[in-house]
Amino acid sequence: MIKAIRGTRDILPPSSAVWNMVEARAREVFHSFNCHEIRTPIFESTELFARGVGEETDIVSKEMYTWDDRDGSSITLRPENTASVIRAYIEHRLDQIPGLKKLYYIGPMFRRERPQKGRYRQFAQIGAEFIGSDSPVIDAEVIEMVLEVLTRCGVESPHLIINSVGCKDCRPAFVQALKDRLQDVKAGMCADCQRRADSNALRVLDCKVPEDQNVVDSLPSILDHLCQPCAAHFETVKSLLEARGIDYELRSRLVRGLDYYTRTTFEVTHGALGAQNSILGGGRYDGLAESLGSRVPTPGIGFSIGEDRLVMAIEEHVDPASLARLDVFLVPMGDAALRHAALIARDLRRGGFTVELSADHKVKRAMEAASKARARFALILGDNELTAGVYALKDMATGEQRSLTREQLAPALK
RNA sequence: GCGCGUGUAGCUCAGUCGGUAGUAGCGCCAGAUUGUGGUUCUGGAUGUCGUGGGUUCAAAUCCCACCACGCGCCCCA
Repeated sequence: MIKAIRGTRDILPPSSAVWNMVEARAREVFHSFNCHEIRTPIFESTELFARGVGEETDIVSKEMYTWDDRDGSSITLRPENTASVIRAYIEHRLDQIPGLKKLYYIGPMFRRERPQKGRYRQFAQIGAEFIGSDSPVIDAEVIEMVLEVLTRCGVESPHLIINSVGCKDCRPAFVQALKDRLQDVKAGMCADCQRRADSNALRVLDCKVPEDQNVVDSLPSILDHLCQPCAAHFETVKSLLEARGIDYELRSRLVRGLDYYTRTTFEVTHGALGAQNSILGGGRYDGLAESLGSRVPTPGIGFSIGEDRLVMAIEEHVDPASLARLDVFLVPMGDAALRHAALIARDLRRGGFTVELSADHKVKRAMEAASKARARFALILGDNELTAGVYALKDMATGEQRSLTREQLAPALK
């Protein structure tokens, strides 16, 4: 048997209804913020991600699907979408259009990681980028927008975590201070931390080994090393969130894996998702456009929701089958009734109802099918009904049945 | 990439000490019922025991490798 390749999967009904619901709600929220869709290619020049995401990140160094095209150029399936959006922004000179550019996207991304629950090699992200302003007001707007998506999708108790990782002026000094301190204390830490102390010092802050927590707590905090503009920016972001009544956890140890983040970073976690409890991540990336060739300063901030994980969280408490509604199942008896039923079906479908037409002339079979399909009503068309000009509408939940004329049908189905 | 675990019917699973694969539950099909589903009763179908190799008179069972999935690590959405 040919099977879907490792790390990929089919989204089947009824689960696909949850995906459609999530995407529909997200689009509603985005449009209400005057944020509009951008669709970029799912493969790009490898160089775009190498420069945008960062050569030293795990994503670029070992998790990309990359191959040489026939002309020798290196192509990569996108592992994330922010770099592509910024590339499109620069390529199409969107900086020449007045105002803040607010763009959202929904689509598949690809990373060659070990598959696990909530982690696939093809996964979907719903994200947005607000480009062209470094105002902290925008940070608060973006955070509010993404939380609104979660709320509108019915996600219970999302947990917002925020931090500031500084900028190119103040972060290097902090990293150096952190490394210096780690040289003194790393001997007492776990093996992973000893390795990270040299390779990726910021990651030590993320260590989850219980025995290391005392040491981790004693390490310097990025928040004490922010330059004055970064500190002021972060203070404003926090106060704007508070003014909006948005609860957050300040976690100075929240560091993100992508090189381009500056200043505000954030994450939302949700219980019951296993090790992959992060449902979305985002942050500001004020230097990214310049590193991709923009000649004008182009600050931006964005986020990306892991759609697979969001769907998983929703399915914890929503039965996917409940999202699909079948209003009426037509049960014609005989050829004449079948031909007539097709016209009734057309009427009702045009009226906005979901209608199923039985292909089986045996009433018992058709009624069984209606029941298994979880139809709200069955509409029986037989000789008696056709000659009298009425139809027998049966409520499948109560078993109650009554005779209705064609005009009375649609109102009865409401 | 690393560690641990799991893999038997469409699904959930049982399978003793290695001795012909289960009256198992749910689901599916048919009938009881020629114009009425759900409940009930009766009957029926469905297996490369994940794949390949090894040990053995004999392997779902023991051993090895591989594959897939799960949990965790790394990292991340």
